Amino acid sequence: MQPDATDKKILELLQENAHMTIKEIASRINLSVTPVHERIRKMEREGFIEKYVCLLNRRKLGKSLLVYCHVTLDKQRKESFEEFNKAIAGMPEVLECSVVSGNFDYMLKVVVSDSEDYNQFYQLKLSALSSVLHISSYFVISEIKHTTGIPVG
Amino acid sequence: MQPDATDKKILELLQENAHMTIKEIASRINLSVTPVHERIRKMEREGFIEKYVCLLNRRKLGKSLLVYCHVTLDKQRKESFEEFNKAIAGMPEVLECSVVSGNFDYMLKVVVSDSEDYNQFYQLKLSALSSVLHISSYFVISEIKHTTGIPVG
DNA sequence: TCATTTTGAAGGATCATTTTCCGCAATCAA
DNA sequence: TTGATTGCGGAAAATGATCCTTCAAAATGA
Repeated sequence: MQPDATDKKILELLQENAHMTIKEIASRINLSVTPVHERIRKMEREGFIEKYVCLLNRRKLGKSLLVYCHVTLDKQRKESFEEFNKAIAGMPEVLECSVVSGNFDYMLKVVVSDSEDYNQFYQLKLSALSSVLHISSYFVISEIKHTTGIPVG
Repeated sequence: MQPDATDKKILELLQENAHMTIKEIASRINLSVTPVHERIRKMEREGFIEKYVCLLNRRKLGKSLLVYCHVTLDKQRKESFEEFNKAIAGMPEVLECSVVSGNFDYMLKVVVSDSEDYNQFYQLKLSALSSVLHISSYFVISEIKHTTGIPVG
C-alpha cells in the first residue's frame, strides 16, 4: 500500500529531522500520538523508511574535498565490472558509485581531505585497478544544494 | 576540539543507525551511558553532527529514475550563477547541486519517477532557465554503492 | 435497511530511554 | 600536598515510546 497524504507529511518531517518526537509530529499534523506512531512503524515495516542516520559536517572532520569521477573501464566485460564493483565496496572515501549511460561507465562521488589525499586515492586505489582504463576528475568548488530528502509530494 | 577515538566510534555507529539507543552504543564501546550521552551532545553542539534524518526508499515511492546532469551556463557571470542557484533551490527533484571545475559548470543529481517525468523536468524547468546554455544527462543504470556515511577513521 | 465488520483514532497505563545530578578517581599544575 | 579539571559511573527524575482498550465512522453484506 502506498503512503497516503498523512503518511507523506510524516515522511517529509522525518526526512528533515528524525529526532522530532512523535508528539511533535502529531501536533503538527493535528493527530494524536497513537496513529502517528502506528503509521511510522508501518512505513518502517513495509520498507518505505529504510533507515535513520546522522549526517556529519565533513569539513569539520577534515574531509574538505569533494570530487566527482567519471570512470571508463578497459573492457565492458563481466569480469571488469565485478572487479570494479568489489573494489569500490572497500573504499570508504567513495560515498556513491553508479553505472551510467553515456560515454563513460561509472560515476563516483568521493570525499577526501585535500588534493594530496585525493592523489593518493587516485593513484594508489582507483588507477591501480586493472579494470580501469580512464578517469576524469571534477573537483567541487561550491556545494549549492545537498539534501537526502527525496520529494514525496 | 576534534573528536577522539571514542567519539569517532560513536559517530560511526550513529552514521549507520541513528536509532541506536545510548545504552546500546555504550555497551558496544564499553562505557556507561553518561559519557556517551555527553559526547553526543557535545558533538551536536559543536556542529560535527549536523542533523538526524530518515532515509527513504525512493523506488518504493515511485522515484525510480536517478539522473546526473552536467550543466554549462550561457555566460560565466555573477547574474547567471545567481539565477541558476536560486532556481535550483526551488526544485525538489534536485537533491545535489555543485559548482565544479572542468569543461562544464554544474553537476546535478536529480530524482524523478521515469523518463517522461525527467523530460518534464528537463524541458520545463532546467532548460527554461535563461542562464543555461547546455545540459548533458547521464541516466543511472545501477547503483553500486550509496551511503551518507563519511569516513571518520 | 439494519446488523456486522473493518479501519483509524483517542486516551491512559506501562515501560524504556533520555537527561540530570552527584560523587569518585585520575591527571596536572602550582 | 593541595586544588582544579576532566572523564566516568550510578541513580533518580523527566520525558517519550509503546501497548492496550475503547470508540466512532465507514464499508460490507444479508
